[in-house]
Amino acid sequence: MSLSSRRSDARANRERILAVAREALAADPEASIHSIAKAAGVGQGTLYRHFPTREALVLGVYREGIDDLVVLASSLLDEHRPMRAFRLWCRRFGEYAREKHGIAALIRSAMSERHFAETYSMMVDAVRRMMQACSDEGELSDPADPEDFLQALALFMQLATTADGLARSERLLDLAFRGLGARDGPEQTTAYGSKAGAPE
Amino acid sequence: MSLSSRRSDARANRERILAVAREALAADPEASIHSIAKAAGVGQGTLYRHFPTREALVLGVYREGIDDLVVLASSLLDEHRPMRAFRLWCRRFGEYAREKHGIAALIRSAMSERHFAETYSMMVDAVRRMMQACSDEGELSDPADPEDFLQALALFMQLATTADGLARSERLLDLAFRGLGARDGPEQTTAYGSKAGAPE
DNA sequence: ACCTGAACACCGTTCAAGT
DNA sequence: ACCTGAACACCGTTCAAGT
Repeated sequence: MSLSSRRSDARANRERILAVAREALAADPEASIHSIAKAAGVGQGTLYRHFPTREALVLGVYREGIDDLVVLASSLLDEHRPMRAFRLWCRRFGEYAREKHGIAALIRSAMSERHFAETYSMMVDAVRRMMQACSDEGELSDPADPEDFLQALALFMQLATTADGLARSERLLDLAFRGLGARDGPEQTTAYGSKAGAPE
Repeated sequence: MSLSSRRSDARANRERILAVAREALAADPEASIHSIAKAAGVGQGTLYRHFPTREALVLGVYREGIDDLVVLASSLLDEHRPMRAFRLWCRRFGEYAREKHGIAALIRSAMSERHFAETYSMMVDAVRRMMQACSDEGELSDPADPEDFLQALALFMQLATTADGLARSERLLDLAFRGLGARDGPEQTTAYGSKAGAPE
């Protein structure tokens, strides 16, 4: 029993570290490992046992939200015309990136990270599905590589730390959509009962 | 005379620091201040006397090249059709960014830096002039804010550290140009004798 | 006036020592 | 097996002391 209680302690430590890190990184994306370990009430060694590198910790913190985004892509595609779904998803992604400051840089670096490869490829697939749906519906005449577009999104979001930057990132997103040859679906179609105004 | 020789020594120090930093930062964009000071044969304090912060040093190193880019915009506009000039300039900017790794991040942060404000606004103006010329010639149907576009350029160039990233940054640049509604000028016009193939 | 370089307050990461 | 926290090798920056 001592073994399993040890292990459950370790498990609890891991969860506590994640919870503390989630909060600390939201408050300050450059919060130090020392401060996170201290706030979690563990030694730095313990933190490193669970997350062998700073990036691994950040990954652990953001993975959940990113998985949510992948799921969101599907449900938006079910509920809206493809282009509207795609745009809403990008907006949601932007909001998430603004909360969790580090995510944009993370997605950039995560491209090559082993441990994040699966989650990353699921994101790329989500973008691919949305883009494909838009193409199929003739709402997008000039599709690009989904991974390219995801990377562009992540880059734009690096700007969204200030109010000005946020506005700029949205304008650049519009520019990118124009680059894709996006034609917003026939909003006058009342079939979906969308008022086209208030999103969410 | 001791005063002026002091000052000329200081001046020489400054130049030497810049020269060494230029090389060191090209080799490793994260080269430390300590190592640069040592390589320049001065104490850290001396380096800090001339460049009160790391960013100031990086700024000093890159300013010359950036000024060159501003001048280049004008000469390209003289020699080529506007859209061709614009595209060539972006390519040249990309090459410069690949040599001097730090420049993309710099342009992002320099937006708000007092000491860089003048150089930065000259860059924005260069982009504005090229965009305007394209518009005037009907080669660009959907112009964007020049500063937005410059920031997008700087972001894309953050990708260009690897061969794959470079290719991606070029695809994203194409995407952005499509977003601007870029129509490449009538290349069949032989008036300029361009073979449209090999650039440079 | 200008320079030096030890020193400071950090950082991410490691590892001997404990339980 | 898991944890602790001092210690290491850095970093950018400062500042008393020299000339």
